[in-house]
Amino acid sequence: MFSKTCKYGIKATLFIAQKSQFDERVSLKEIASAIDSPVAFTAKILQLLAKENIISSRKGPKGGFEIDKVLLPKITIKQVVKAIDGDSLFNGCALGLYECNEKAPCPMHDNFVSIREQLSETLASSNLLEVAINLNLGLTVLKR
Amino acid sequence: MFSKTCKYGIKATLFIAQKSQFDERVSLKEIASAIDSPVAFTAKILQLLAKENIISSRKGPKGGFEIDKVLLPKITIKQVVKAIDGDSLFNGCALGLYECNEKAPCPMHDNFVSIREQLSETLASSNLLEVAINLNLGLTVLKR
DNA sequence: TTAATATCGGATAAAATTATCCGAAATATA
DNA sequence: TATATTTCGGATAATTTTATCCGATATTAA
Ligand code: SF4
Ligand code: SF4
Repeated sequence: MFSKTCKYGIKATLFIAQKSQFDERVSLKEIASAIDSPVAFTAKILQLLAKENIISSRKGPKGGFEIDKVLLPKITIKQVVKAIDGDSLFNGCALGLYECNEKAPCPMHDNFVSIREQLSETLASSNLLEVAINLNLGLTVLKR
Repeated sequence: MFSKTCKYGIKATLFIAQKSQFDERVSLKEIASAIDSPVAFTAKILQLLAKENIISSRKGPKGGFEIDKVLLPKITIKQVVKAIDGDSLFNGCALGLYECNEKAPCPMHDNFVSIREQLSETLASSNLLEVAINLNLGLTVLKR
């Protein structure tokens, strides 16, 4: 469903969100350790997310990553997914066919449309604050 | 959603199904040409599908691939997907988290469960005959 | 101003996926 | 039986994805 890169991205974002609730900035090392991901690869992902203005970064001592507390309830999981995996998950024929006849779609078409709408809606209506709060209950879920 | 390999596999299977309706056996070349896929790579996929008893193959002149006409309404798209991509699409946390707390799931959990059930159900209730018949209306869909 | 810290950004490398090549094996038919 | 045809199966190659390395840049604090 989502690429490995995207899953790291989601987990990292959720971890940062958790800390940002309490105005704590976290370093690359802390993040990678918390979500059990390769440090340097995680750095690339965080860089991308920072460029997309989903997280903000700061160099130097006491630096690290954070998310503006005010934005926590405004940033959705869908934004993270789109930033990393693009929106190919939501476009085109799920079966990989071409130029399907809209007037005589295959028996699965309507179901696929509905499934993707649900997925899109689920991701779009889940903000970082809401998800992070619920994950507080069991922090270990981010780690293997 | 599905790997490239899996999409080739689905398209190839549907093309064979279309021909098998009329007891026509098709060759590797015909298939690859019809679905616009790399010949040798398609051969590997067909080999796998044959091993999984989804299609049957025959060597030599007049050889090729076919599907027992009687089985056309019994073979589902889900069987094809599982043969090629396995069932990772249906298992584990969609976000890639670990050991989620079943009693206090994240806000997306129930939605993900529902989405995957729908997907699974859609694929499992679509048989080759039904889909192939509908695709007869616009054969070009298999090709770019 | 200097030194220490932490992300940035470009170059590589490893691993997984996708794609190609070619001889072997099986089959039809002449 | 001999030959042409077609899939099988193993080795190899190209591409994409995932992962690592390291010097440059920015920031903090002494
Ligand atoms: S009708 Fe079926 S094959 Fe065509 S785009 Fe929709 S899902 Fe794909
Ligand atoms: S609760 Fe959320 S995070 Fe946990 S398994 Fe379900 S979807 Fe994944």
